[in-house]
Amino acid sequence: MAKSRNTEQKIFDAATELFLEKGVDRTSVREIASRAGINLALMNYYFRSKENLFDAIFTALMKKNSEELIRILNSDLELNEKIRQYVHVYIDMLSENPLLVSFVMSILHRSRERITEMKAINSLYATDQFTRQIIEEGKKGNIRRTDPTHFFVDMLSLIAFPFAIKMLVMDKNNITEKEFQGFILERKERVPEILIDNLRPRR
Amino acid sequence: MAKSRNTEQKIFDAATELFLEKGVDRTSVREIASRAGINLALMNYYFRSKENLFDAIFTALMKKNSEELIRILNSDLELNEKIRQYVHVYIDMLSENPLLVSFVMSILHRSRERITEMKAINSLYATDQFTRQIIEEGKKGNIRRTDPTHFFVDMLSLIAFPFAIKMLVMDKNNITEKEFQGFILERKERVPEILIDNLRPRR
DNA sequence: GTCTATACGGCGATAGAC
DNA sequence: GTCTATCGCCGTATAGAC
Repeated sequence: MAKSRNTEQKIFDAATELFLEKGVDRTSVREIASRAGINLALMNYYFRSKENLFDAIFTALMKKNSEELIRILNSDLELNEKIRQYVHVYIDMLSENPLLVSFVMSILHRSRERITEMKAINSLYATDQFTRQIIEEGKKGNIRRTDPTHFFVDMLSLIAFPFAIKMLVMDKNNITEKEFQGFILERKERVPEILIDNLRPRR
Repeated sequence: MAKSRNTEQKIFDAATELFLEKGVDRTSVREIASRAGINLALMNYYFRSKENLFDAIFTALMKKNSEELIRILNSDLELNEKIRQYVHVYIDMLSENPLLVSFVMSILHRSRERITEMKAINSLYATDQFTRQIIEEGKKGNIRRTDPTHFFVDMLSLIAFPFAIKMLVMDKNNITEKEFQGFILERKERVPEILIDNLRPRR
């Protein structure tokens, strides 16, 4: 029993590393077994298939990383402060897992039919309370009336997309990994500024 | 000779469709041959390998879609007008090829080491003239001084990322394909507004 | 140029022995 | 639980008929 948990975990960990590094499709189950130091057949004993293993990993990654973001979004923080915290925490999270974005996006492309079915991915987009807050603030005249869907998409775009084109940005601006980290750090201030600016009521 | 061009083109077209739909790794060469209505061996006669075929397709897609964008970026249009045109043309282009974004991003994830070597991808990020223009306008005081790299990344993010999360947006807001088209259409006005707003000089 | 036929090693998955 | 052995499919390659 102790040993089985251990084996399962070793497979899980090895697969997580490889999926994030090389993508799911370019990782073979033999490679996973090899890195985990176990036999190929054990792969299928613990997780029925590669696809199943992937689902388990994806669900765990989403759960682990989305809980704090959801908490912030559903909190009763004042709007501008909520935006600042959300952007900060999200960018910090992606900085620590820079491969997460392209991983998630490849998933979105992989299975275009059954996205709602993947409950894990719902956690990325739980905006009911946030939507209400934006509409209400608009009615009060505290902010410019704006479309909450657009606003949330703007926010996600400015946060996540730079990680997806990380290598392009590094190559084209001739900067190192460390300098890219600095670039991303600057965005923790810049992105909330853009978003809040855009909400400011007009003359 | 006439027939050969035709066969080569049929392979090319079938592969393009499948690569965009399902991704390169999940498309088998037998499937390409089948959709093209030709024999598997012809695949290898015209393009030496699947990777070779992919390179040809990717280069053609980039060339076809990036020329007008580069032309706009390097034109001597006034800055705000240049931003508006760039966003309009880019969003129109992606609307016509909604799978292009996730395709390109999967490529960026596929081969993280040697992106600069893929000349095709350079066309996505040719900003020398644009960068100079932003710096110069900043010096003149026409716009707030801003970092051109951040600004270009902001612009790309707001344009492209919504297409990458298209299915998520549709599912979560419970809208149809057609309504998503409308949502994207609204962004052709919204995105330039955000960007230009952010450039406006402060008090 | 186009096709049939066939072969190679690697893949995901599994049956069955221990 | 863990292993060996095997299956059918994959990308790639080639030999040879028309």
